[in-house]
Amino acid sequence: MELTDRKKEILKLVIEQYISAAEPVGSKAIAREMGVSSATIRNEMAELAELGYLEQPHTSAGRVPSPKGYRLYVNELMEQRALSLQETEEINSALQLRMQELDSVLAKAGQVVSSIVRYPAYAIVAGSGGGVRQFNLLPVDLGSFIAVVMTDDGRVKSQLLHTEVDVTGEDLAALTALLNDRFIQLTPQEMGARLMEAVLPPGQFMALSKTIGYAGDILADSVQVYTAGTKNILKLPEFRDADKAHELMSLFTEGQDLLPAPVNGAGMQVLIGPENVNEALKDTSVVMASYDIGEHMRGLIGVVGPTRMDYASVAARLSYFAESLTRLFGQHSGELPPVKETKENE
Amino acid sequence: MELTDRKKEILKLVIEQYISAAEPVGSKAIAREMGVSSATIRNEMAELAELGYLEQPHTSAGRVPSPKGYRLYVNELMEQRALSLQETEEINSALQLRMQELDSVLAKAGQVVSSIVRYPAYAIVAGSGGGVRQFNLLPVDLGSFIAVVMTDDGRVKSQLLHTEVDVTGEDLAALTALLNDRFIQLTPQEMGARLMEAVLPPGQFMALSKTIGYAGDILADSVQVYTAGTKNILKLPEFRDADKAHELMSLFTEGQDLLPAPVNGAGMQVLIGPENVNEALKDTSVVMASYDIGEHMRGLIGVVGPTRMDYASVAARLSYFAESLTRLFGQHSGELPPVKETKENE
DNA sequence: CTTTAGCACTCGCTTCCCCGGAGTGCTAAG
DNA sequence: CTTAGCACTCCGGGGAAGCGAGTGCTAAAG
Repeated sequence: MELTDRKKEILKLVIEQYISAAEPVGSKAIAREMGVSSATIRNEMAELAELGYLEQPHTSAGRVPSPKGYRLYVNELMEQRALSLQETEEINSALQLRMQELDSVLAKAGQVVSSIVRYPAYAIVAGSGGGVRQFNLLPVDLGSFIAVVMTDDGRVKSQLLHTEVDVTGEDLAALTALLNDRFIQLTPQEMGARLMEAVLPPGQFMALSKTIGYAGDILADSVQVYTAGTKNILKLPEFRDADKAHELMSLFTEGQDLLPAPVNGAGMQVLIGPENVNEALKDTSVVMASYDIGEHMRGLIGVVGPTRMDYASVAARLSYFAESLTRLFGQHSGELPPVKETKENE
Repeated sequence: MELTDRKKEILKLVIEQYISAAEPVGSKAIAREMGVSSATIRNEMAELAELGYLEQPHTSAGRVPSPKGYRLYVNELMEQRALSLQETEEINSALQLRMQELDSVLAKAGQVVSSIVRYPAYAIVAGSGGGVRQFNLLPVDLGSFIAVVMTDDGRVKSQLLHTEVDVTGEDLAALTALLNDRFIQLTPQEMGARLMEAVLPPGQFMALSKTIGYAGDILADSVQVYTAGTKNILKLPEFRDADKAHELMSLFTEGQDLLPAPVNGAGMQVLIGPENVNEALKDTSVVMASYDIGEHMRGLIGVVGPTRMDYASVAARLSYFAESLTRLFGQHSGELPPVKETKENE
């Protein structure tokens, strides 16, 4: 049972007005926009309310959109709101930063999105899992060395490790060869198992074991979450109550793994109020966009706001941003060698 | 002009009561604790107010400590409040984490402190400046390589870099030698200058230049700030006003370099309300402790709270924490070779 | 000279009430 | 189907009143 065009028009106006004013909207305001009398609008609104698209906080206040109403709006009614020149420039220049660590790009991405849309944002990268693609152990002095680990998903990490027993440069070279020969592309558990089988002099064994422990740590945090702009919620009337704000902030700082991720690879997704599984998000909405990082990883960037969030604007900005990121990572990571069979060192 | 012992006792009680209740304290409550009549206390409190140690929000409300009062309290009156067994354990176990990246230890430190004292906390490391101690370039494939940089202050960073021109393993080995010979312990500017002088085949030159750019970036962010627990302020009555909270949070997320650092190497320092230079901190207090990281760096950990913050408790926890950190870094970094003249690779 | 009891006074906070205004639903007429 | 009119509802703001915690002062007691 389709709504008439006029009902949709009214719904759209109500939502947009409510989004910008955060107060129940009355029939008069709509009537003014549409050139009919307020009574007409009242009748229409009463029907929309009966159908579940609008709600009234109490008899004789204006109407407020229901989640169902927002859903219709997001699916059919809203028009992508174009970005201002300034905004596209802001995004572009933010992405100009030298492709440093993947981490920092994503942390930055969260910040930029958040500062543009004025809602808290989060970014998630899910590595393709996988194992280590390449090891290198570098001598520093006899008691310590640098372990460099490159993973299948293209991350490079390094750390200074210490052994209680002396280890020479030759020891490390031998270990590097061993690692690249027998410890490549394994899960941490498998690496642990192979470690047990290894028979080596104590110094080498210790270095090997520390390196593998380190690699395990790296593989373990293949899912990382960056959040930004949480403080923005304090400017929203729906979070005037400090406790509400606190609850949502806790989700951002402590329950990051509870933040929603899109069900499948769908480009852009919107979760409205109660559509959220997470209890703490029941009366907030989330807009998410995903993008590719090279060929083996997928990133997600999401924005959390009140159900009254400006979907049109957020969606437009987010999708532009996600496209830019895909393009950015396409360029650089395209140069990465294919994952398989490309060990050429030692 | 010294205060009498009884006046000090009263001041102490007033402050402690105000700290825990956040409401002006009246003479009756104090009288109950001291076994004299409320009238006596009233007289004493009137004098304390006259001397500037107490203030009254308006005639006929209780008294509230003034910054001057807090100052006296911090300097003379408060007694270090012992940590509960549980708290020491919490701190110890938090520090048990494998000495991964220095960054993560400090980020963690901020979080732990913040969660213990229930105020926002921040951690700063100031590197000793210095330059790069050791370079390593590792082959990945012909178009890309890994640059590993270890700085004088003991940080190890690495990143995948791309060249548009092919670079072989031999090229990289040669460059590594060159770097460790001529680009060690320089400022980014000096490195740039030497790069200009270098005469090399294009592939090598490009790799060299990218590496140096990368090293420059690393040296540039030798001062890092980690913040944690900002949301804790939302639980405090003095930040019920969302705007106040927002302002302070902005300082934490955007104005991190404005956070106070101790004037000299003094172990523990307290800034009370207007003693803060920063406008946004004028009615908050800051407790800071510093600690050594190895022999070449110094770290700072600070807690921000309302002037009514629980100085005794925070100071005790912070100093315990700082001592633990010093001990922790002493152990590990003690094994680092002295900075000078210890290049032994190539 | 200090302490204490007593008392009048101040002042912020809460509660209650009243009222205006915005908005509604309904009815009846165009 | 639209519109004007009207009675009704209910939120929110603005006093007014009362309460209670606390003060300053005075005078008496130790």
